[in-house]
Amino acid sequence: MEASAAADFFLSDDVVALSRKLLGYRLYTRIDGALTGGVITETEAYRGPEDRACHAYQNRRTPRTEVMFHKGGICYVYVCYGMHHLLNFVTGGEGLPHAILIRALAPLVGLDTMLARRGRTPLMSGPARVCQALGIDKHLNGHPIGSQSLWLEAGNPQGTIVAGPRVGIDYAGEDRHLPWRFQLR
DNA sequence: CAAACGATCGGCT
DNA sequence: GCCGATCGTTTGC
Repeated sequence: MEASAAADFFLSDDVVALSRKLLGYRLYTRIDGALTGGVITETEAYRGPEDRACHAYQNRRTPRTEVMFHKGGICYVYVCYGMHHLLNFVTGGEGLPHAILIRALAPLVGLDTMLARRGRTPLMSGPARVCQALGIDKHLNGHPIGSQSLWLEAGNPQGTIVAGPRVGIDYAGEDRHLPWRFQLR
């Protein structure tokens, strides 16, 4: 997916629908010359101002959340628990801080590279594992989706889509029950 | 400046 | 199922 196409796709203000639609897409990176990629099999939607689980809840704007307020079609990468990188796709128009967390991929290419980066534990099931396998870190924060380093290809999801509550957001009050986690099974 | 807190993972019981 | 690792980010004094 080219940058312009990615921009159109991610410009919708319905981040929940987009999270579901993203399942089955293929995500690739070429980092340090190594091609890696897989099919997106799990996502979560974070719906900006009104979502207590979202970093940009109530339009909270900090150096970290700044890129979430940019126009959709770029990456939001941040560090979690001091040691893990997590990848999101920013969606929505300028000023609307929505994002989609990429939680899991099914491996496609670059198995050797991903194994070398990850060791032999599960390759890409878990948002930090996805980033480690694909070589993603903060240097891709704010980076366009659709570049030499990171791009998408459209694909149709195979299997059934299961929706459920999001992971690790018990602090979000009632919003923790929202079924905004989508998995391909 | 100090302190608390994670959109997690891996190891162990 | 539980627990510790580990540090960037945020907030409060």
